[in-house]
Amino acid sequence: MVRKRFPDTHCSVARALNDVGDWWSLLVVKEAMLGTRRFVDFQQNLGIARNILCDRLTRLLENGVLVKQDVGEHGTRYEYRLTDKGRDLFTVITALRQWSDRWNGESDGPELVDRANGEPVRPVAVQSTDGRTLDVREVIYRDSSDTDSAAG
Amino acid sequence: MVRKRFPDTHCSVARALNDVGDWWSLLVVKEAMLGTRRFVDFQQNLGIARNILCDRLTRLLENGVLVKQDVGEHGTRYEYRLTDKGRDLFTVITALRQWSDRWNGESDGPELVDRANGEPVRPVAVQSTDGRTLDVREVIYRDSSDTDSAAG
DNA sequence: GCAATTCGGTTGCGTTTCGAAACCGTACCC
DNA sequence: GGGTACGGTTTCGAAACGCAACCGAATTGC
Repeated sequence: MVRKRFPDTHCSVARALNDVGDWWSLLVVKEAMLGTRRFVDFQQNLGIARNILCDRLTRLLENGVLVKQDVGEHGTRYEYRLTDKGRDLFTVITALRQWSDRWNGESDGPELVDRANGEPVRPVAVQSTDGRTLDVREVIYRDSSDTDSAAG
Repeated sequence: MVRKRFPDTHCSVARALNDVGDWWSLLVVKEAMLGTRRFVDFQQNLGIARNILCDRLTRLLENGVLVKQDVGEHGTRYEYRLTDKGRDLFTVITALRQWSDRWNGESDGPELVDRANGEPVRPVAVQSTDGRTLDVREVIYRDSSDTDSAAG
């Protein structure tokens, strides 16, 4: 049940979406960042169908975003935990969350604060080497190869 | 053909995915950031089916990510351009692109550089108020309401 | 004036994916 | 042995997807 999507594309964004581009995958990762590790907890907290959850977990394992650990406490127990690659999606998810809050109105969900001092985090932004925040019109997509200019 | 998905959810991430969460939407936005504005150009550059493109463009218009302008040069001509809301997805897309390049290997696609000086942009990151880069384990999802602790 | 072309779609139709609920197998508890 | 919790798998109807053909308006070529 593995999707073909774009098995080999020059576009980094499309390749990222191959890993986490469908509706549920990012939500599973987000849920994992909130501390959820058990199959039933993912299922209940997200309201996802069991078979779909099973498929997504399998694909996230295959893609190296999650790892599965047997914690055989009571009967069959597994934990799904984020890898470094999965934890690195924190930036993407936070950017998405902030974007939604800016343009679709604040949610009444939890607020993201710095554990060290309790202050909210900065808005995620693309920055230049000297720290300026860059708009899309202030950058250039410079071709590093001549083969495919639409690969962006 | 509008998806219901999660019409009203407390989760900001899920609400963001309602707007741009399916496979093609983010790629359409990415393509728009590369300068593409015409229906046929989106279709050819992305390799997307016409009806799917039509549906995605309509939904992106409805969600305020794109605007449609009649530029009646030759026959029926429209341009699809990013709104401020759409341009603000630059951060999300850049974070996704950098994540893919870090973990799935560099693509041979274009490189993102500062127009002002030609230098590559910084890695996108979640930062504290004093500029430290924050990992997911260095933050807390602090409930601002008591109604739904799983809304994250 | 008339055919061909371009653009922006829409329609049909077959395939893939999704989602809800029921079912399965193992391990624990008693 | 019965009951329960967990982690799936199966079944099946509904929705979404992708391809290709078609459509209507305006432009170009002659």
